[in-house]
Amino acid sequence: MQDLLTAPLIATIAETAKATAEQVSKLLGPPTKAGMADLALPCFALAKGAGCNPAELAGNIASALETTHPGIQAQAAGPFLNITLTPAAVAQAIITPCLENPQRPLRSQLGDGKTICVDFSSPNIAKHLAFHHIRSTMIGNALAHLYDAAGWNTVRINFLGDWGTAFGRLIAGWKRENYSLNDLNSAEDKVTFLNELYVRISQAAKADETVMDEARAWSKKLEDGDSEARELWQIFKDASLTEFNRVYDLVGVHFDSWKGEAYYEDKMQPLLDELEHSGLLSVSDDATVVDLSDVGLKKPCLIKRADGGTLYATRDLTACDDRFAEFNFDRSVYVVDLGQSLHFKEWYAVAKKLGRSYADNLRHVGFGIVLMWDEENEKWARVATRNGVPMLLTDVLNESIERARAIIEEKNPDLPEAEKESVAKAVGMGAVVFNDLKNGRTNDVKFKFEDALNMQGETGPYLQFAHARLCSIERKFTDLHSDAPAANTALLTRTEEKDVLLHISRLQAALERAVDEDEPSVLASGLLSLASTVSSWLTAGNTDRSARVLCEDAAVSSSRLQLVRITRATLGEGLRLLGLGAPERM
RNA sequence: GCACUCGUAGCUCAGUUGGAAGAGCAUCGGCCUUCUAAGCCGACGGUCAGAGGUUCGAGUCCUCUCGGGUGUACCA
Repeated sequence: MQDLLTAPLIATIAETAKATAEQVSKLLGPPTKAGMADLALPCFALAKGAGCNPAELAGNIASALETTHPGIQAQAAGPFLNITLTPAAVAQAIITPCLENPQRPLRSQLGDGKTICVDFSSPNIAKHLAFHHIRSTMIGNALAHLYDAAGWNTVRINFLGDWGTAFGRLIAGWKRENYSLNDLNSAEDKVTFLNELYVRISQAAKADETVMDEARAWSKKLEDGDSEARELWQIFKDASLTEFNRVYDLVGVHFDSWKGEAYYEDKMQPLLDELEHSGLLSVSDDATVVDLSDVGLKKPCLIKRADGGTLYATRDLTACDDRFAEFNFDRSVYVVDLGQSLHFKEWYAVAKKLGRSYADNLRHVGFGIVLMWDEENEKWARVATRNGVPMLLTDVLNESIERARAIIEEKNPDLPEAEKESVAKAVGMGAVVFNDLKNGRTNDVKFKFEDALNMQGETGPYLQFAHARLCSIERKFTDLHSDAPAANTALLTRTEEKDVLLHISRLQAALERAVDEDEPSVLASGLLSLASTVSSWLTAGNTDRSARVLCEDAAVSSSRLQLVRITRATLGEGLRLLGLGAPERM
């Protein structure tokens, strides 16, 4: 969208610099130093082609621009060219397209016609969604929204961990303690019920070999398709999904496909046969592997255990074939922690060796772990567990919501009770979610309640607050000017107003880069910059009444209101893309 | 050992094919009979871990050193 501002200038610059329009448009962009200008052009590379030194070229372009484009300021600052546009020109270029489509600043067509699979969240059933699950869940959710906004056809996949030896134990425990469906259904939290059962039976199995034998026997029955075992497994799975969906509903996340590991359990044979015939398989220490030393990986990819059982990589390959057959994806991303980098490298390499056409379009979107401040040892450490139970995602979210509620009570006690509730939810969750998205995803998240729930500074609530202020102005406009004249972009003459529009114009590029790099933080930063200029703009009205949107001059006020609407829509949409709510009051 | 990853202000972090060192928090000082102060303005704070190299130009690319983190065969 920034091209709407640069396009009129490029021909003159290209001509003066004896360069192509493409070369110029790549270099012409926001200045690295904020506040210096609206657009900047480093002239080093262009100077070579033009046959003069960079400073000289910058000067030449500056004078050329000032003659061809009266009204704009172009100034050489050494080898840099700084361009300052008039507020009216910026307003005219940006506002019209935003009126046609309020979502325009956060839309792109780069993905049109393409399909993306996003594999994210993917918890293990019969266990809680722990706090650390927030990373895959919210990064994946944000990415799915971003791909949608960039035109992609998006498939959200929850690859449930719903298979494994744990279920043999669980069934053995269930039988041993003689439970019925009613016991499970009357439990306050079904996953807690199952989790505690699992802990008890695991302890019993340690002490008593016959318990272990029972667990093994049930594992075997489950694998062999025994109807009672399958029925119980289904009950456990349904119970887990009920609890998961409760949390997913709370955070506003949904999925298109829930095929988990169990779904692929009996579908791996064709792949195994293909691997067999391809001659890629070899036996190493009794395990069946694909050697990857020729692609720089010392460790082979393990396909089958010594006892013939299949492994993680085999299931991922099978699932990937299935997804390609079903969705014909152009890209498939796996939002999984960085600790599993090697695993993805390995099976991606096997896919490549098998000649899969999609092999180069698989991406491991890795992320760092969640660390908490360890007071005793005075260092950052992995999230501690209490008796084997990790810190729960809902516990953290609820605490955050409580804290948000207390702040609302203090700042805005007159809000209706029901609204306080919904605002507290949006703000409390926004604080935690944004804390997870604002930095590069490969960084570890360092979580301190005091920091994450400190709602000052670069936070979700900061964005939400800017949005709420804009909403508030919209609400009050008709009280002041019930019969206002039409908006006129020429009346948006303040620098603050221009800055807001400049930041809006830069968001599309942020969206595109966020998608290209699978990096929601790029958009998060862009939104923070926008919210910052918005806050400066609105706060300037505190001391200077003529700077307010709701000022005396009805025509000016009306024009500013139009900018408020556009900005509010953009901020709201940006928040939605990241997975945050955008309350109209707070 | 090998692989990956990181090292930028006291803390947490940005820094887009190499092109002008930034933000928030914390500290200190200002701004409310408020278009919502969850805000704004300002000050303070840097040998970009270190050393070489490539380049007109390096926080960014290459090599090495130091220091952290993670992974490394039948769990997922």
